[in-house]
Order: sequence, then structure tokens, then C-alpha cells
Amino acid sequence: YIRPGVDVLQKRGGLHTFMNFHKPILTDSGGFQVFSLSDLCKICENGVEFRSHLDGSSHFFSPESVLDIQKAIGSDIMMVLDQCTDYPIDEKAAGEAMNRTIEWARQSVEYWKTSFECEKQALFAIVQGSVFPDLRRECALKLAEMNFPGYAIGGLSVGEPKELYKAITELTLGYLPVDKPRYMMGVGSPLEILFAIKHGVDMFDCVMPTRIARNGTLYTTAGRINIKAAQFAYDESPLDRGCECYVCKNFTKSYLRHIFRVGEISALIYNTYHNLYFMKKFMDGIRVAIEKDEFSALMASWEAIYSN
RNA sequence: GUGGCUGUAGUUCAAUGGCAGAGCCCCGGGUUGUGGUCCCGGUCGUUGCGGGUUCAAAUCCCGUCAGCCACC
Repeated sequence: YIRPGVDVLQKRGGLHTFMNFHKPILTDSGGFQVFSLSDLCKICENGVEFRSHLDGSSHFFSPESVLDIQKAIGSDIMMVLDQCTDYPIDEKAAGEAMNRTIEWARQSVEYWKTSFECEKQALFAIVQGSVFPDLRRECALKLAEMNFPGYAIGGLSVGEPKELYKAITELTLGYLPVDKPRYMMGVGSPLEILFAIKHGVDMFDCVMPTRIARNGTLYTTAGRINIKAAQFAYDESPLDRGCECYVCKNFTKSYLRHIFRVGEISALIYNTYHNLYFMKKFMDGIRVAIEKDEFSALMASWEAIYSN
């Protein structure tokens, strides 16, 4: 919306053509940007006022307008506008954000059903309610009544304790329809993904693999490594002996450490590529294990390697 | 040859007589609904060298060495 702009994406034939990516694309509504860029946003009953970080211009997003944008750019799975809350937050404020999220979801699904080709572009709802079980239950049940094509759990992994995160995830999943995709937003680490899948989550998205890659941390089948570490200065082995990706087949840790430290752009690309390759293989491994009924064993083996 | 300026952490620089500090670098950790940002913690000193004054010197004095500038 801000850059390159809806008009560019539309004239270039939508996201799939623009990116030459011909698989399903999920787009977020901007609800999380409201949360993470809260200094530039003001929330009211009808939507959110957003100030561009590029030129300071003011824009207003409503539940309907964010769907218009996602429609125009050709999203396959659109997300409703929601209100993500910070942690910690008191129950009253969390309840207000939840009620607003529910009301916006109601408006969203109404607009979607009347103005969209529903078979072509799906719309997912987002459960809020912070760490309060009563709020999570109420939100999940009310959204479930609206019969969305899929449901997301939002507002987690924003700083709450690990045990609270686990309890709320499990509880919320229990109130969402099992015949619809259940999507955990913004998660996460390998172990968090395993935990979530164990309890029924079907979809994820997360910046973690790419962000930590850009900052020098790589996933391997032997745990996380920090390529900046001095111990790799003379290391002639690949990032991960068990990995067949382009980076592992061609470069040593010593070289990857060097190009990262001197700021070579290629280092960011290689690191990112490797971590995404790892995640793909990680997820494929989970699918195979589930098919063979070996999920528990696989989870135990990863837990022995990763501590977070 | 003469005059002047400057020498402080790996580096760029603070500290004008009173516990020698900061940024960067370096070392370690973090990053949860994308942007290299950012956050947290840590190591590092014969204050060019030698003497002197002083209770106390990076600081004042003498000498010396090095770099730079100007002039001859």
C-alpha cells in the first residue's frame, strides 16, 4: 500500500505476477503494523489512522478498506483488520481490544460475502484476548459463529512468559473449529512450531528465520550457530553437514563469517537462503513424521537439539 | 636549520592539577503476523619516552623522540 503502492501492483497484474510467485499468498491486514508502529497510529471505533513513515502523509484504514487493498493486489488469503495488544496489558484494555476485533471481524465477513469472489479470495479471522482465558474463549467462540474459511491466533509471542503462551495457545485451539485451517500468527522458533502443531495448528508465518539470518544466526540440524563467532574464523566446514542447500554445498563457515563481518550483501542473501531452506526441510520432516505416526519421536529429537 | 602544532584503549577523540572516559572496532548473547535497523552484556591503557615540581601530573616545568605545518 505504501510502497510500491496499490496502483503499481494492480497494473503489474497483482502480487503473483509481480513477484513471479505462483503459489498461494497470504497477506496481513496492517493490524500488526498498528501494534508495532503504534507511535504512528491512532485507533478509533471505525478503524485506524496511520501516518506514513515515508512522507508523513495520513491514511485511514477501516475493516473494509484493508480488504479492498488485499483484493486489489490479488491476495489468496486475506486477513481481517484486528487490534493486537502489547504485553503486559490489563484485562479491561484487552477486553476492549478484543471487542473491537470481534466487531471489525463482523463487518469484514459481511463485506467479504457481499463484495468478493469468496472462492477466489479467502478471509481469515484473528482471535485476540491477550493472556486471559475468558477473553480468548469468548473471542474464539464468537468468531467461529461467523463461519470464516480459516482462523488465526494473534497477539501471542509479544513478550509473555513461555508457559502462559503455551497455555493460551492450547486453550484457544480448543475453541476453534477443527475442520478449518488454524493459523498461528508470528510464530516462531522450531520448538514453538512443533508445540503448536502438536496441538493442532496448521499454518505459520514468522520473520524469525530471515531476521536472525540477516543478523548472523543460522539454523542447523545441530542447533543454532552465530556465524559472527570467532570460533569459525578458520572453520572449513559448511554451516550444516546435513544440509544440501546451495550455501552449504559451496561455502565454508570461515568464508561466510568473513563476508558477513565485512558487510557483503551476499552474506545476507546466503544466510537467509539457508535458513529458509532449513525451515522448508524442517516442515517437510514434520509432515513425513506425522504420516508415519512418528511425530512424538521427531519432536523429542528436536527438543534434544534446540532449547528455545 | 628556525618556529609552531599534535602525541591518551586496536581506532577516532574527551578529560586543564584531584578515581583516565565515550563512540566505533573487537568478544558474547538477543531479535517471533519480513527489511541490513535495533537491544543487552563484556575485554582493552607503562596517557610517546626520560627526568623534575607537587600531598596529588594525561594536565605544570626541563630534556628527548616521532608525525604534521610554516618559514629559511
